[in-house]
Amino acid sequence: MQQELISGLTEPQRQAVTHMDGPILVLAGPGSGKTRVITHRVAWLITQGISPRNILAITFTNKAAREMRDRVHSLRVPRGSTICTFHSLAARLLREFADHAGLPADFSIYGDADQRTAMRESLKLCELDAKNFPPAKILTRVSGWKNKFLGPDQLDSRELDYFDKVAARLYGVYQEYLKANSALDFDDLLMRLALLLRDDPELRDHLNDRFRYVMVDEYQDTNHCQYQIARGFTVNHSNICATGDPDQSIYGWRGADIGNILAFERDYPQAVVVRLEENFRSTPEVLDLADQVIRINRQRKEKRLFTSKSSGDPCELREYYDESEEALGMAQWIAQMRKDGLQYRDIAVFYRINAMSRVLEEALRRAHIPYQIIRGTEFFKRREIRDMLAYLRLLANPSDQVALRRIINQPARGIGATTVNRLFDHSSNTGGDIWQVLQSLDQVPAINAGARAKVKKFVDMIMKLREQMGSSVERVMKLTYEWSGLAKAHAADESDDPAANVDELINSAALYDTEAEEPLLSDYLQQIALISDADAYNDQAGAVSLMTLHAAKGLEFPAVLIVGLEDGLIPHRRYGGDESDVEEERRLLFVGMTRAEDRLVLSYARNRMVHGSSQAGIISVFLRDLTGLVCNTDTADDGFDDDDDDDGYSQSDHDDVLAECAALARGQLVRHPEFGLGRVQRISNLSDNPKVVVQFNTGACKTLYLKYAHLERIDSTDF
DNA sequence: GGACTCTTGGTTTTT
DNA sequence: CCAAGAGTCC
Repeated sequence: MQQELISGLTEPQRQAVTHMDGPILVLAGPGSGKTRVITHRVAWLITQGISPRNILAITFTNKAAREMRDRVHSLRVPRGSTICTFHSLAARLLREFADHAGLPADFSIYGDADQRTAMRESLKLCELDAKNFPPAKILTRVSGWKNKFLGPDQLDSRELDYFDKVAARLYGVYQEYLKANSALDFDDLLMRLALLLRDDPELRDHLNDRFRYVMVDEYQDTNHCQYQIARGFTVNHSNICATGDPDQSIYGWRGADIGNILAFERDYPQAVVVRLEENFRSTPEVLDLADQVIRINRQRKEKRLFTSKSSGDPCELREYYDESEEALGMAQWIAQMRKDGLQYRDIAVFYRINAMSRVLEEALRRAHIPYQIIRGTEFFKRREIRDMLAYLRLLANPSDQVALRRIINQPARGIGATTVNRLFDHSSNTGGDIWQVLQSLDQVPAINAGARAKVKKFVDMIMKLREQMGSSVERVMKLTYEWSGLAKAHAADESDDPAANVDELINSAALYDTEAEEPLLSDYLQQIALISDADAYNDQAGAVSLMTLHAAKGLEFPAVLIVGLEDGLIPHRRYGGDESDVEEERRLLFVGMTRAEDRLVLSYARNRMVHGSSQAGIISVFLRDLTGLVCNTDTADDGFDDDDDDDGYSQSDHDDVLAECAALARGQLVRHPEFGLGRVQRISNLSDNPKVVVQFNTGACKTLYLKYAHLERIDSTDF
């Protein structure tokens, strides 16, 4: 068994797997088998007689955790080790030790949308305008403070500018609001656990004793809280194995500190450092190109990536006229990959921002190419799903006002804004819990008899549901759907079938019931709250995968296309323009490129729609002066329908076209045999099969291939 | 009190 | 161009 575990590993991998006590840093390049090292290490420790209960592996996403658990299980060692993310670990421990932390055990977890609602409410309480103080921006500040363990009253107002002073005030109100709701946001989860480890030595010792071997993956992306948590877990034994790659640190913007990994050896002077530099994933061509991109960076530990994989196709760069042609080009490229023998699941397309997925999606649909967009949280943003979850949250945590506000009149049951406000006003005036107010409506004089009856009915319904909470999550959910009236409301809605989505949610609950050791509504909700985009990736689906560069981390595909390599997109335009920010963008591209096993294609468009209007773009600075990149400035021209005119183009007399093109300038008056007089707006794609955009007098604006548009040039002297 | 239209404003990236 | 919030009409 032990032999099996280490046979087939390279020497450095074996070293990392079998190292027993003391700190160890695994500096792992992309595709170097890092995941394998961790899974084998977990299994190895178990074969060395360590109880699985004493092993903790912390991953970056739930998906990574799930995969890792599966792989460890497949190594046929006893189960029971803890493999999860920082956030779910924190949530679990804070529930388990709620009394230590001074928390109710049934707290809600507020994600994105809930945080914004809570901040919006806080703004109202302070009588501030959301326009001057955008909730999202305030929340970013708050997040930064929490990451530094700074509470609202620990901020020195003398050091804050006006905006931050207001933000600091809102921070306090926001925290009060969360507290009244028995809710924690993402940052609270980490901060509370970190503080607990710092301030509760007894509990810290207990946890050090429980988790005697700790592994932290993606250490380069830990923020200060996560760093402190990792330290707190290992103060007594220093059995920490951190793995990561400074070149793949891409979350600086949300507090990740690349310094944590760079300073590991200083924090743990006895640390053994293992370097995994052999790449088992990519061809030399891909690796070489990626290295050309990353080696410009200054804040890094130099690595020599190498591979023994044999030479493959050169990497390719494609230029397109605009984003729809780029999308068309993508579809054609995928078709070509299929002809070359790849499956759809072998192919991935990456982009910098989510907004770019729309055009791509459309092109794939038209070309009948199956695809999956990796946006795990999208499903949970749907109105009907959020409504359902709000009901469940209210069942689990009666103090959850955000949930209550959402569904007290959803579906409409005659409880309007006025009534709701009166109820909440009464609750804040008397300082009582909102749910207590609802249960003793007679105490609220401002509510009239009609409203009272309606609210009473609602409260009774919730109480009846609460009685059912002992049964499976699936059953609670089904009952909620019926009794709340949502099912009835959805049945009438034939437009976008919300009932089907709720069915899907119910299925997920059923799956949870069967998989969880001890199904619990609050635990189910916690899982949902901590779900991430990357979690949606299904490697079994026979579909092309579309995702952001960030979501691509940790994955690999035989063929990869990265689109939108334009200045302003990669690197993304942003205020400041700090040197380190640009380096992070470079790392992001590096991460994307190194996902590719055999084929890597990069593309950019010279025009792109932004806010509904077309803007000119130029190639990314990151791609200038690269060697070994084959440039191909073909636009999409055949294979699929390009909405108008695309027949009969012959490859000959190319030069004539070019000459003709040169004679045309922007603003040139032309005559078209069919459309009449018009003016040239744009000429594109000079190198091959040029196109012109002509604004005709009829009002129509057409994009025409110069080759067969038969435009007649008209000089003003003709008039 | 509730549903609908209109305007506004906003774009990285996410646990 | 799209989503969310706010005003407006019934």
